[in-house]
Amino acid sequence: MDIFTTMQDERGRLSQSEIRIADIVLNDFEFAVNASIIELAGKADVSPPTVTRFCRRLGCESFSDFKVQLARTAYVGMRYLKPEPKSIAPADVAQDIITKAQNALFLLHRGLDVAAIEQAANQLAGAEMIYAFGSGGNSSMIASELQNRLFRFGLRITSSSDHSMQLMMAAAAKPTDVLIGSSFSGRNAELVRAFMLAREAKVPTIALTQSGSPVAHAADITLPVDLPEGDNIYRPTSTRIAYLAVVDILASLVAHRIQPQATVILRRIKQQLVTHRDGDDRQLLGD
Amino acid sequence: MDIFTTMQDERGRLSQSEIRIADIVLNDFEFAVNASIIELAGKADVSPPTVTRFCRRLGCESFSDFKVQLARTAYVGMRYLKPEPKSIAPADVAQDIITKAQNALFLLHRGLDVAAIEQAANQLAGAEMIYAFGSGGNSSMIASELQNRLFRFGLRITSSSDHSMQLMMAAAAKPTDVLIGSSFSGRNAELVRAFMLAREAKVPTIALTQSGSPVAHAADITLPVDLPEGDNIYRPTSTRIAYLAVVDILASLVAHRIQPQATVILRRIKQQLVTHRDGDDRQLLGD
DNA sequence: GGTTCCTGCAAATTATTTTCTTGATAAGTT
DNA sequence: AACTTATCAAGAAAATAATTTGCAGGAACC
Repeated sequence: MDIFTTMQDERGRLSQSEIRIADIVLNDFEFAVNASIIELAGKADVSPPTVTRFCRRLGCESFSDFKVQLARTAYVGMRYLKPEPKSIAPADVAQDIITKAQNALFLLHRGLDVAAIEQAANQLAGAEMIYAFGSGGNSSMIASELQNRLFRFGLRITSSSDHSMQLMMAAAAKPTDVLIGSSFSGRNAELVRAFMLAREAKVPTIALTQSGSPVAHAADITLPVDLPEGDNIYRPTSTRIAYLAVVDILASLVAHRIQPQATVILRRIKQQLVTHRDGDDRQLLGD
Repeated sequence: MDIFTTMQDERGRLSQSEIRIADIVLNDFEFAVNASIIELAGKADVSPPTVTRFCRRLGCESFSDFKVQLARTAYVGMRYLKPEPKSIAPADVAQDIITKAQNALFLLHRGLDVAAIEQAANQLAGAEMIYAFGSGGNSSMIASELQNRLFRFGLRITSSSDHSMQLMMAAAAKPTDVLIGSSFSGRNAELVRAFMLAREAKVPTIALTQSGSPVAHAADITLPVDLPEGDNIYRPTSTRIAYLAVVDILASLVAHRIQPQATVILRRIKQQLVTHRDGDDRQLLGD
């Protein structure tokens, strides 16, 4: 687990002096990674030994080990603590977007429910037919993405972003099928309805959504993606990147579960694309 | 600039001993961040002062500064140097995917042509009509994504993944329009043809693709995305995440350029979604 | 042959950790 | 209620370890 989380988790069990140290590190990370133990101790109004003890308590070998741990987690996973005022210079915009995207991945990874995702992969790998649902720009893309990834392994899958179709498909599905749906907000009422229908018919359901949301409650397995989106209404992308990563993990696990079959089919698809293009077979599958 | 790049760039100008140090750091990063200067010097068969000088030459304050810089860049941007043999345990698969995705973003950022992207944003913001093209799973998603993002700002845009449609649209476009196309491989011959057509008609063209590729050559502005995909044919996702980030940057820049108009329209779209859902207006735009 | 640059040694400096001690707080005991 | 004892936090000082500086020898390159 990373040092920031540890610091926040342990905060309650720390002494006064140690809390002062923790706060300085949390608030002025740049200072903390560059400071010597004496400087840090000075700023926190404690003695150097107290800093050493603080580091030990957090599970580090020594003060320098602490700094390394700190620096290691800081490149990502840190900036969300302080939403800095950014300029609109293109380089800053780019930097900001990249950082936020990396953060989203970092947070996703931290909150990932590996057991649930494995269970979901097992179910998908064994499904007779898969229905992937999602609506509204973002989630519909995730649904197509699921189709795009899974059909390549020889699985039978269809995706739909159309509420009426989703309901009809959910009604038509059998207990040997699987229904997987995505909703960034977790409040897509129509998707909830489709899940309900599936549940009545004992069709297993998987949701990619915010945990605790209506959609999450309606599904058998939830793959939670809980990210603070911030309030920048221009940019849903970092969340989407996290969803894509989940799909990627899911697809990889499914692929491992149906290995031989998948490899053969992939090779066939690739062959098709290569001969169709210009023979450079190191190129990506599907442009 | 990050320390790894600096190390690789400077390698030619380093002395024998310094190269030995650099190689050890590059090959056994874990050792390097945890080692003391004496241990590192010992392993490289040099004296501690040489290590200090090495750090200074690389632009660091001191050895510990060097270690911090190292640890900082290491979380991402490092592992692509050693493609470690990964297990298929779900947690490892997840870890691997997340890391690769973060790396892709890191590399993208490093290779980003900010001037080109700004120029592209200016052109898109001023276009009378935008045509977004891309085919084959990955790029077609990028094309829809462009549409999904830009229409919200009140821009006129359509996307197509259909070669014949692309050609007809390119033929119908005017010099006041903009054609933007994506190709992961850079070898989508049909897209090249569409670009050619556009060029004849003096329609500005923008390409998201590998630099130096046929598609790149055919476009007026290239937004290069050059990533080593590795040879895992199962997973195109990390590249796609990089492309999405480019779209995100592009869309953000466009938004800033047409600010007032965009804000009004976004608010309207959001209002629509909120009343349609359940009144929690902190939810994302478009599920 | 001179110059430049690399390099290691030893000394000096600086940083970090250990040890020891004090003081505070809380629980138990008379 | 007052006193003892235990426990723990935290600093001072000492010890240790790590890092840097200054200097000088030596190699390589004009």
